[in-house]
Amino acid sequence: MEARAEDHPTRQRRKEARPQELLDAALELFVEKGFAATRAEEVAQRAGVSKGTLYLYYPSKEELFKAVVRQNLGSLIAEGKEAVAQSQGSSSDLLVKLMHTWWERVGNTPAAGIHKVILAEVRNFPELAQFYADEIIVPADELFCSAVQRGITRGEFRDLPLHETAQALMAPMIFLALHQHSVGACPVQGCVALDPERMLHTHLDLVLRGLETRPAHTRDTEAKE
Amino acid sequence: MEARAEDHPTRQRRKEARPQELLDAALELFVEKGFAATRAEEVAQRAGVSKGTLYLYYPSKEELFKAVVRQNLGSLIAEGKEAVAQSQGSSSDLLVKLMHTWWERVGNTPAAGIHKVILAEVRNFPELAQFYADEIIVPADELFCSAVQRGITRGEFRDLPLHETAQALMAPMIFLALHQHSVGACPVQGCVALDPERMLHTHLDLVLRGLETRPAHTRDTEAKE
Amino acid sequence: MEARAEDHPTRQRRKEARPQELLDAALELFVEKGFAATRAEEVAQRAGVSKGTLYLYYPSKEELFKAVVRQNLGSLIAEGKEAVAQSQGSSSDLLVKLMHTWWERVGNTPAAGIHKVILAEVRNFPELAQFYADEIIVPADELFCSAVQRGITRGEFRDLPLHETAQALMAPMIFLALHQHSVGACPVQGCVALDPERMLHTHLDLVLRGLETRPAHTRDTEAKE
Amino acid sequence: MEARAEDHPTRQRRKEARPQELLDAALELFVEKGFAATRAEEVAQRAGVSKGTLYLYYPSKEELFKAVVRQNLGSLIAEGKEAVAQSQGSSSDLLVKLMHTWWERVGNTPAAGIHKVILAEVRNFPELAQFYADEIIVPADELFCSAVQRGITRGEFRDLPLHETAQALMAPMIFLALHQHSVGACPVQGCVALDPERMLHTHLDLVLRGLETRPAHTRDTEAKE
DNA sequence: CATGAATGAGACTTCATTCAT
DNA sequence: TATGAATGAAGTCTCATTCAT
Repeated sequence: MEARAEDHPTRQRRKEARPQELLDAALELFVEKGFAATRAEEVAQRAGVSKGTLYLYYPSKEELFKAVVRQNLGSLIAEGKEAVAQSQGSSSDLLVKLMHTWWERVGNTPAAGIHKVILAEVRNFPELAQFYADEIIVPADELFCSAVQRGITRGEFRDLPLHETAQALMAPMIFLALHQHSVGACPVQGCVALDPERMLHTHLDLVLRGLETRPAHTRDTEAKE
Repeated sequence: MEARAEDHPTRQRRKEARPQELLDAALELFVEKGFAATRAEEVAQRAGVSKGTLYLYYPSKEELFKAVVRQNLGSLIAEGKEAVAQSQGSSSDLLVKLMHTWWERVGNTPAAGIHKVILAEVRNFPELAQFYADEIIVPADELFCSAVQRGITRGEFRDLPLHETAQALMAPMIFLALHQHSVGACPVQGCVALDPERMLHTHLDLVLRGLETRPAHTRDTEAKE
Repeated sequence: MEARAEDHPTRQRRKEARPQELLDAALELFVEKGFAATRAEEVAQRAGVSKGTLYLYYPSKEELFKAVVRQNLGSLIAEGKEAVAQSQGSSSDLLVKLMHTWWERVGNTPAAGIHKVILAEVRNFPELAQFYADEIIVPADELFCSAVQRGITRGEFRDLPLHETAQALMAPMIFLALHQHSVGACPVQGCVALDPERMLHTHLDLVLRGLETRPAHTRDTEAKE
Repeated sequence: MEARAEDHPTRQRRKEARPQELLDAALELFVEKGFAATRAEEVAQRAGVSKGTLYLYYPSKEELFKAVVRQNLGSLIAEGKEAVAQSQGSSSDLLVKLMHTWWERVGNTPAAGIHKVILAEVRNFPELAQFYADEIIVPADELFCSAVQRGITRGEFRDLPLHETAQALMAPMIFLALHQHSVGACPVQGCVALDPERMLHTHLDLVLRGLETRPAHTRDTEAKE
């Protein structure tokens, strides 16, 4: 009835958008309630279609779930690798940049919730485990390991075990992202609300100082913000 | 007329053991499959009783879940506070001790899995959110904040924001626990298996060095191992 | 765009008919077995649908029961009030008319059985008690009281207490209805079968003569039959 | 610990009383909640014994129910017949006496509730139908028919059909008794509370005047109270 | 006899999925 | 394609009944 892209009638345009609308609705609901507690009809409603239509695009709730996971976890890492390859400055600055980017692009968006759902459901969907390992864990590990390795190679960082250091770097961020879609989304009394920016800043402050070979310099991890 | 655990007749002895048997079975299954996907009858079976018996001890699946949470997470913090109060050595050693203790007593036991379940289900159980905040998040935060504060007060640690530092200290451990009951429990190919002990060691190495005012000394966080 | 009962496609026509079909089936079964002993699936079967379909129309067995009550007992009284308002003849004739009408419209139909069910179950359904009082007891009382009052005012009836007289008038009819859906529906040997018409006739004969100020005249309460 | 009959210890004495205590408890509960909604354990509790004990005395809830019915409905009529046989006064006085007696002995006691339960459940317990007919309906009918017949024979009453007249006489009383264990036991707003004594009085006033051949004399049906 | 822990059939209800329209 | 009425498998929970103590 209004804006129509390339003279398609509204319904036509929406038809093409359906799969994405369904995936978006499903993501929201799976994150909010979990897989089992999300009803297929609710997903359809939120996407503005009927129950039957959902099954026109996805043969089962399970497949819908997998599609949501695949869509939201695919290729978020590639860009990061590019950043490592092109980086010119200090390795600390590189890590700061990587982590801020991840936070802006994933941690601080609704998509972060997908990590919560995966965490909760992988064991019920064995196929997803391999997918998650291949698409997320391994690339993310490689990315951070390469950045740490760069620092070590250039003599900026101490010679620490790579994988464990990478984990130690990422864990607080991922944990924060999980938390925000879990207890952080509940109205609880008297609980210290986490401030993501401050946490990220403190974490980097702590951990980079721990990494660096040259003791303490004044850092400003939030210079650009 | 009271405690005679040994000479009780069978029926009676079982009755006293039932709640624990049920809680154990429920913990296993909730961690493995999540709350919603765990069937009450399955819990009963694993505990070696019938469906009806479960309901003799817990009035609903939800109450069973809460009981599991309370049993596994209630009051593991108290001891930590004691440790802080009685500590005599350096604050770094205190943190090392706290974190190793947590790992031994929680992280490395089946109870760690309950954190995964809570993370996943808390939004469907508003009461649990408050319980979790009151019983776990706040006390744990207080515990670690007090240890960090001790270090700052004694001039051992830099003057960093308390809550954020506490988060940064705990997050990798909890993340590790979550991981081990999630993807870590699935048979995936080509994925770096995390070695908890090494991770913990590296994390402490990094973060304590980041915390301390006196730059880098050789630490041995794993003295006892 | 609206009422086209004839040319609707099958699905749609059924959908409109379902509630009534379910209510009819439910009435039969509730009257036959009582509320608690009637299984939801049985109702569905008798209505020719599956268990799930019942719950598409009524959210619980209890709500189905209430719907049955409301459908069968709601607003059968209004017409009676009209009859009182418009009556021109003697008050005795008015009472005769009221009672015959009730018998034809309620007592002699399956709906009469609902009184049995209410009688039996009302203490388990506190909300129903109020509904039954508001919708049935009070209006029926008012109706009969107004008819008796008319007779007294016009000097046709003795000056008897209104409510008690109304009760005395209605009780045998309702009792008869209860009986017919209870023992009266069982195959018993040697039990006097009640003939509703004769009972009604005799009851009116007795009670009207008792009511009237002018002693005994020959009455014909069954003129039309 | 106190009054002991014939030097039996308390437990012994109670043992003998058990069946009666169970029947009493069962009667109360069946009347209050109906057969299906009454739990066996509740009956046992109210009788002060354990669930298992109930089954020592009655092999099933169904048999318990039948026993309750049989116990409470057996031979309440015999005395009435005696009264008819020995009566010397007017037949109206006889009817007044019969009905007051029934009201005092049955209608106004908890036992009246059994009629409600029977009414509700006979169709689910076919064996009870015959029992009820034999023990209650037929004897009661005979009793009242004989009293009415006496009046007709002695020229006191009009020559009305016996069975129907008997029904018309009893119905309001039984209805009242049923009502008091049903809606009458619920806390409803704005509903005319029935006063049994006034109702009984009015009913008799109406119906005896309707019965009698000699028109209206001043009656005092409550002389003795 | 008495107990009450245990059982498991069975009832209510939900919801993923199908399919006639 | 899109719909939403219909289905029925499956899950939670209850409670009559049993039986070891």
